[in-house]
Amino acid sequence: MSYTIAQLSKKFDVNASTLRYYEEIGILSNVERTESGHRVYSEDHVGKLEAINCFKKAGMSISEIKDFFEYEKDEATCIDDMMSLLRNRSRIMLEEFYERYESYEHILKKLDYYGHIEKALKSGKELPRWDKYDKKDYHQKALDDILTKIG
Amino acid sequence: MSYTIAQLSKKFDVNASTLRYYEEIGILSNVERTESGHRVYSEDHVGKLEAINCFKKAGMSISEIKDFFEYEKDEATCIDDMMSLLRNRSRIMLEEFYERYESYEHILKKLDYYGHIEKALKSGKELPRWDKYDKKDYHQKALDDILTKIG
DNA sequence: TTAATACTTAAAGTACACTTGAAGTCAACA
DNA sequence: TGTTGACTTCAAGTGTACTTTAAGTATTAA
Repeated sequence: MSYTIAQLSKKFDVNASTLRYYEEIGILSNVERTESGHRVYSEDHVGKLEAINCFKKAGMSISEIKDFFEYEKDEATCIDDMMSLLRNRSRIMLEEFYERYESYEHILKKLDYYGHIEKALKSGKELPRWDKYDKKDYHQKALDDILTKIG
Repeated sequence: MSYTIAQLSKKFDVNASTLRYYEEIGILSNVERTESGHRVYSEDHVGKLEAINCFKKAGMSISEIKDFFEYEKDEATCIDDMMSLLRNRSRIMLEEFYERYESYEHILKKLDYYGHIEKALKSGKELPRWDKYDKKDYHQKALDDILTKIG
């Protein structure tokens, strides 16, 4: 199956100019042309764009994604670079999971607190104090939320 | 306790100009001055910076962080906006946890695959095929890694 | 055939979150 | 008292990842 730039941009919900940009910077290469010069994409490009999306969600910059694809072209000589790129990325991802998890706990705490503020405002009762919520445990709730989503 | 701009920038490992920038855009306000015009920060500013760091890790933009602090100034009239900001943020965070988790699975798969490529290259054995790894389950390994880090 | 729509390149523009530079004032110490 | 380093403002510059514009060519439906 082959695709026009409009079809591929629709499939991946990106601007056509983004696909041209990816080609220009070298992360989406070997794009065929019709006689009149219009781009023709293949299933290989679909696979490449899926990988690009995955890497972007993994927090990789365009230049890191480019490096990965460069290493891939010559596995034999670049295997060490490839492994260190991947190990480094998985380490960073786990660190960020932890940081985001901690932030999520804080957001849950704020949601709990302002939920009670909301109720108190409506009922005219005394507003709860922020430090009262310091003693509560949002760790388990956060974990449950994430496991419900992931597990 | 009070802080000079150098002390606070060291404490939070940010550029002093970042603290001036935060003040300029209104997310780090009410900064006192010495007679000669030098900034003097208080414990309140330490708390505010901790919140800013938390919100940034939660994926909030500067303008969303600014909105939060604005709502906080007048809880009674902004409670609905506050609640919807927090609910929206927790929803986005859970979605992103899931997306990043999926990307992490892919990174693990690539690490596994290229680890075997590395071995095969050293031993001169036949290179394993990528699609062989499609059948493997990286879900449990990814979950274990994350739970070891978070749980 | 004509009009609308889709494509092309090259260059300039945008948004975000800072960061740097220039020019000057202030503080601390030998 | 001089000089070194920290601070000030205001403006301009940076890096990342696109996005838009302009001017022109190609394709498609009526």
